[in-house]
Amino acid sequence: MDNTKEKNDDYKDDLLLRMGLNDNKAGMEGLDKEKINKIIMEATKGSRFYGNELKKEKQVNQRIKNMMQQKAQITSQQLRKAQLQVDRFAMDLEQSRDLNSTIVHIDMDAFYAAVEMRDNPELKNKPIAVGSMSMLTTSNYHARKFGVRAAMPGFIAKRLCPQLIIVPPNFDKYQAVSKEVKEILADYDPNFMAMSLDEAYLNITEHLQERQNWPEDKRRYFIKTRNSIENDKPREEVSKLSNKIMGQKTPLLILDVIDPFKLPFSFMKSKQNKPYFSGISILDGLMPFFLILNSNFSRIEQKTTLTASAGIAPNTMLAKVCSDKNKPNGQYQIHPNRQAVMDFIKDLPIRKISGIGQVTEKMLKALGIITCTELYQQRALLSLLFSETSWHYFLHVSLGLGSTHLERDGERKSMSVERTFSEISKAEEQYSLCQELCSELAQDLQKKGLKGRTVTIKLKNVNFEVKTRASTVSSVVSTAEEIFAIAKELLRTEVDADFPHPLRLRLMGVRISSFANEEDKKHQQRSIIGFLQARNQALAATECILEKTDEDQFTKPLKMSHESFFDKKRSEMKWNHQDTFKCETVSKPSLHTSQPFQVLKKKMDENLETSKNSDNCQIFTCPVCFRAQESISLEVFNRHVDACLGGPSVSEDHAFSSEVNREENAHHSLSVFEKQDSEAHQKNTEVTSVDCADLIETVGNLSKAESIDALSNKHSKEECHSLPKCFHQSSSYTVSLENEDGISLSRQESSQPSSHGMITDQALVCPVCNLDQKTSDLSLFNMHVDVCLNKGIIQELRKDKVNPVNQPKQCSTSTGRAQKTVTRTRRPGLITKHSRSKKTKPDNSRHTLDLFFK
DNA sequence: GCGGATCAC
DNA sequence: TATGGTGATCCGC
Repeated sequence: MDNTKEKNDDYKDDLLLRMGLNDNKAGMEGLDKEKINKIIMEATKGSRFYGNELKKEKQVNQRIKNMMQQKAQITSQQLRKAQLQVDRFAMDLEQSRDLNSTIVHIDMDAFYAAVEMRDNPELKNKPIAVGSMSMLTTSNYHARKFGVRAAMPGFIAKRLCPQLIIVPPNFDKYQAVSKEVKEILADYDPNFMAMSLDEAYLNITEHLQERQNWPEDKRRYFIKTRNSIENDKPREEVSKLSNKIMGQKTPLLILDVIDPFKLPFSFMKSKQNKPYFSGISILDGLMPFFLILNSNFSRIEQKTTLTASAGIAPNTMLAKVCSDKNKPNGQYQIHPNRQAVMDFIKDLPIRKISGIGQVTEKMLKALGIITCTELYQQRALLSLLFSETSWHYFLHVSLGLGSTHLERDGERKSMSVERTFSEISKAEEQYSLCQELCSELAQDLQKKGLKGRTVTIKLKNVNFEVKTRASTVSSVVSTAEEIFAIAKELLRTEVDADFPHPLRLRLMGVRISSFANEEDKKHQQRSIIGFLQARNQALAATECILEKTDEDQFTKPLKMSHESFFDKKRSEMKWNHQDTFKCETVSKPSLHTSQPFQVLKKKMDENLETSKNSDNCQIFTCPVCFRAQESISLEVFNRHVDACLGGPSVSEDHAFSSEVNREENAHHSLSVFEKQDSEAHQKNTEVTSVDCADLIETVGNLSKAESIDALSNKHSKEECHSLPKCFHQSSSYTVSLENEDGISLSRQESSQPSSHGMITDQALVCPVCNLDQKTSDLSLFNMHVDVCLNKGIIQELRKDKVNPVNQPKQCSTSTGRAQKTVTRTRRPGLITKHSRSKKTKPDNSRHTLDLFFK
């Protein structure tokens, strides 16, 4: 026992020494792993959080159990077949291996904590963490000896290390420092990819090539330190120093930047067997990497007095792993040859790879897979147990393959705000909180000029069980009021579902997604009168964009087989995007009926039934001419609307014949449109006529509610290209129905982006939930109806399931390993887009086994 | 399109 | 006393 302890201490000391943290008596401090775990368990056991963690663990175990059952059913024949298939694929991958890029992953060491220590000397040599008693985002290396880690609650950290100093975060400051670092990185790769405030990928392939032609002078990068300024002999200083360090006459050009105060420290570390500041690499002919990387460090350190670690490898996946290898203030390089890559990968634990997290690790471990070698050995089995996306990814990893170029920022797909708080169970408070979140979100959206169609709320109860509820509306929203109108209903559904028990919440979030793409935005801004000219511009712009697009992107799919999995994923993403683009701007649109309107139609039909039964005369307002239509049935009213739609102009104040049938309407409208079109825009006649015919024909086959929806959708989605001009002249329409019960169905849609603010004096009572909406804003009211209708569907659907309220609920909390930054995330080494090949390729037997993921 | 789950930072 | 916030993706429905 004592022996073991001694050994541990030895090991620990060695570790601390290598970490460069063995200052004074620090090495005697800290805790061993066992003790750390014990303290953590004591602090966490019995908590609601822990309860939920256990529950999640059970679920994962069940998944593993299912997987093992699947595995047991696999025959050796199946396995052989899979082996052949996988090996064919692996061979292709091998042939397309690209070792020509040099990717660097830079990772600042304990960034936030380092910044705080730099700015407050009192914190130096003390265990500190950045965060709060509830949650820490970073700890310094001193604190890590006690087991204090990012993503750990501060109060537990305090138990591990009572003398721990917790500093509240100062993101503005970190941002500023990060900016300084990024300025340096840009010198080496102007297109570097920042992953967060403290992490970035650089592709220095080009830089290295250019650099070879640089004169020695340019490769040196002298910074005047206090010392060198006093002496005014920087070169001499540097020369002396470097000679001292290397113990030999080393050419000065190895040092791009020299900070006399930093180098000795670095050198000492290299003596600890860290291949980091190795003069050896120069002799090995690895000078370029050495040069670049050390200059980066030095420059970063010089400018910010903070240290970074780096990984250098032929692809992002490997570079990322490398940067962690000699942390802190160290670097590691994988030489660009296959053997070096495979040697590195060989014993690498899969958990080290970005994209393989706690759960995947556990599942793979159940299959006896811990290292990358084992991952490769089990490739056939994995192809039978996991989805195509997954096993492709695993295969890439096990071959040491990754992305060889850095993807530029894609478009944002969602934006959200969420907040944790001490329990809130009063519904009123929950609503007002929701409203606040919506306001915040709206502000963020406004800053970025974004509008979206899907609003999602996220709720976490006091037992840490999470659920999300989403609703997609037919047109984009962005204001606080609009978002809240939707979020409120989603929340209401959940509140009602648990009634009379209150929702006991500890977190609430609001997210918006399904953003309008660039084309949508352009068209939203377009005036109705000028829509045809604008269309020409859009087409021209399309051509322009397509021309401007990097030729590479278009040749890529042709040489796809030579790309890595990651590159392929990216290409697919680009091409998917282009497909969409083409589809929405060039090809003929397909007509979909949005959910709200489907239900609206249903409601209308129900009302129709009622009216038929009661045999009462109804008053309908035509959505096109806005005139009240007294009819005995909706059918008559339908004919009116159809006629109206086919008429020359909405604004024209004349009645339409209800006798006109739909076909005639189609022709009528077409001819009118053609006429107007040819008068105003002769060049466009051909195209628009075709589109128009298509539209009218489709509309003719629908009932009126659908017709309106079709038009509405077409209006917004297809940017009005194909609409008869008469329709465009109306900026809004209203559908309203009333029956003898006083149920009114009223709906107004606007083609203008800012329908918000449209005021009515009527009391707006939602036809679905029957509640007075207490708003005179039609736009908000519409939103409410949309959501209410959606809610109806959801509730309808839920009836079929086992009552989820009384069931143990599904849950999930994000307990990510590291929590350093609060920024955009991207994973260069991971799947970036849902696999399209899955859909295009015919299903094969293997896919049936993907079920296990359930 | 929705909801749960996983992952990264 | 006390276990985060933002964004992305995948999978099964």
